[in-house]
Amino acid sequence: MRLKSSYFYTMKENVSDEETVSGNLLTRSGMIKKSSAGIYILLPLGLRVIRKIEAIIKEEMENINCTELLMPSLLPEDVFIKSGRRDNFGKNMFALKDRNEKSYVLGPSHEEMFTIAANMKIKSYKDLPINLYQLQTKYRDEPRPRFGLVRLREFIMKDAYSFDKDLDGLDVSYQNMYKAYCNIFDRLGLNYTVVKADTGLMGGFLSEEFQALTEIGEDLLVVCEHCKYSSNIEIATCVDVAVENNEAHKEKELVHTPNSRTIEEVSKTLNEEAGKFVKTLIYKADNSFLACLVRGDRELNEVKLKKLLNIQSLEMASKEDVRNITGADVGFAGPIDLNITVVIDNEVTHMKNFIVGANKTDYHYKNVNLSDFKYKLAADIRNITEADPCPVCGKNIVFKKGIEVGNIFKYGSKYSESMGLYYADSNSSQIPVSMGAYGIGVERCLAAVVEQSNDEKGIIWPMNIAPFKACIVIANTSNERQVEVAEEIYNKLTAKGIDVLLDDRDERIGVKLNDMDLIGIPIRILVGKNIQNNIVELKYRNQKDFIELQYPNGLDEMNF
RNA sequence: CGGGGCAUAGCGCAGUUUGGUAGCGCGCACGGUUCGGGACCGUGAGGCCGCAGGUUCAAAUCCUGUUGCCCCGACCA
Repeated sequence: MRLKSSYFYTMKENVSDEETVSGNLLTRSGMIKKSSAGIYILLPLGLRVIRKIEAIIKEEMENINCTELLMPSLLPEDVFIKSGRRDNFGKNMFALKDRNEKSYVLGPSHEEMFTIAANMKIKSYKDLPINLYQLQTKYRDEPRPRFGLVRLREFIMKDAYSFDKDLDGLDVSYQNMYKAYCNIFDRLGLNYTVVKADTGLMGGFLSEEFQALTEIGEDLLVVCEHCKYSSNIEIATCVDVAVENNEAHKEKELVHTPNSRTIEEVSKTLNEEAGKFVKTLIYKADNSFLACLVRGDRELNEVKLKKLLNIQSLEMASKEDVRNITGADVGFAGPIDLNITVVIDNEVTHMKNFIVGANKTDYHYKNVNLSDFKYKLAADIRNITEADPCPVCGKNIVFKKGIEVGNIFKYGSKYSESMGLYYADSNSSQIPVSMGAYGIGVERCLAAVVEQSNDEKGIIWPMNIAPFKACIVIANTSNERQVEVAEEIYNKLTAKGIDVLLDDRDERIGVKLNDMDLIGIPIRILVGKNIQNNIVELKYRNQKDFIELQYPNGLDEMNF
């Protein structure tokens, strides 16, 4: 591509509606442009990167015999009603009606559609296994799109689905996909880790996430560097061992704690550490209320709670509900004489003489013990902390932040049963197909790469996905010899099939070099003054110094 | 959905407190001087001050409503 006659622009300053490094660099380098919240234009340069990522994905999919097809974006709402997911997605689905008032949605995910497609082919065990995928635009009306290309409302997803006879078959497909995913993210040049995760909205019984490690990551990952345990915090298990505690059992005592609603406030009022408190969180779980107890300085883990009690919808109770249930203002709830279901965190069972709300405005109880109230069960319902031991080996864990760039699921028969995808085995029995699903967020990969690979000058693309592998900069376009040589190099490399950019703009050299640094082209060939001595200058974006190359021989020997 | 912030030229911002007819830098156009790391001088184009109402002789500025964008949170008990 010749820059002079192409769509290309850069910006010197950061834009105000992007907060992240990647959002800003991609915007400033003219690769993307925000259209509305969570929706972007992919400009020519940005699209080239997207296409390269897609090409890598396609190769790796073909390598494991996964076949591409393309689903529509506009889907009849009925299929989601049939699978039972219409309500799960709720407001996250963009919904619309056609002229005849028939309801459609913009596909947020395509399990149902792939199940329908699979049903056309799969009749017998002889038709299995089968793997299908697509690269297609997904629509999700996220409550809060953010972080540039990280959380989008319209985005390209590679979604693949495996269809097997049984769980053993599924396991083979799953492992193949796992390896393909590692290949893909390796080739993209991402620094990532794989963690166990909640199956969430998609359902099923196993999910692992490929997490690109960056500070702007929205997911908190729990990693043990001793035994390789790694998990999304949402399902990281807390192991609470009873600690030696010789404290004498004391009698509970009502204490006055005016205007002390939060743990922070009460701990100040009573001059006690947060760890001495047990907080009581009132939830509305489906259609009943629930009180959950965790230590004052801990966070409740809603994913664990939902799983534990098989809850569909879980939200904090309203102020009014809390008042009705506890008889006190928000901030003074406690488990004593509370007549709703009480669930306590395992850790609380090891505590003695702790402090809880008194269900009376401006009062707490201190020296409370388990025998002072009733509870339905004790379980692991809190978030793990960095001070907790690894649940597998007991050693130290660390937290990391990640962007979820890929996710793989074992569904089993969840969708095949709801969508009626059965095959005949050798006895002609109808057996539900075992399914797996495998997603990659294409724009997210791009954002994650930029987050991980940049400097004060701009983006540093890995060779595999750079919009161009090399750029040729003409130092002075009014020098005929420089132009001539640059053209020769450009034509030669182009003829070899190498993506190369020719900066033939009539700009000062500084402008051109800075632009090339900003857009992050890995290899730069500068044709300038030294061409008098048949020398061109070669510089790698990720290195500091340039190399003098003899022209033309030095270039001909280079590998791109 | 709750809280906060912002909206003025393509981009970044000032002007709003105290109402008087719009400004700076970058970018863009033209001319000149420059020309190996974002040049300099001069001239110039470009804005319904997010949108809709209202107050006023007069509104970017005050009032009401609305939309969009960003951030924080989705909690605290």
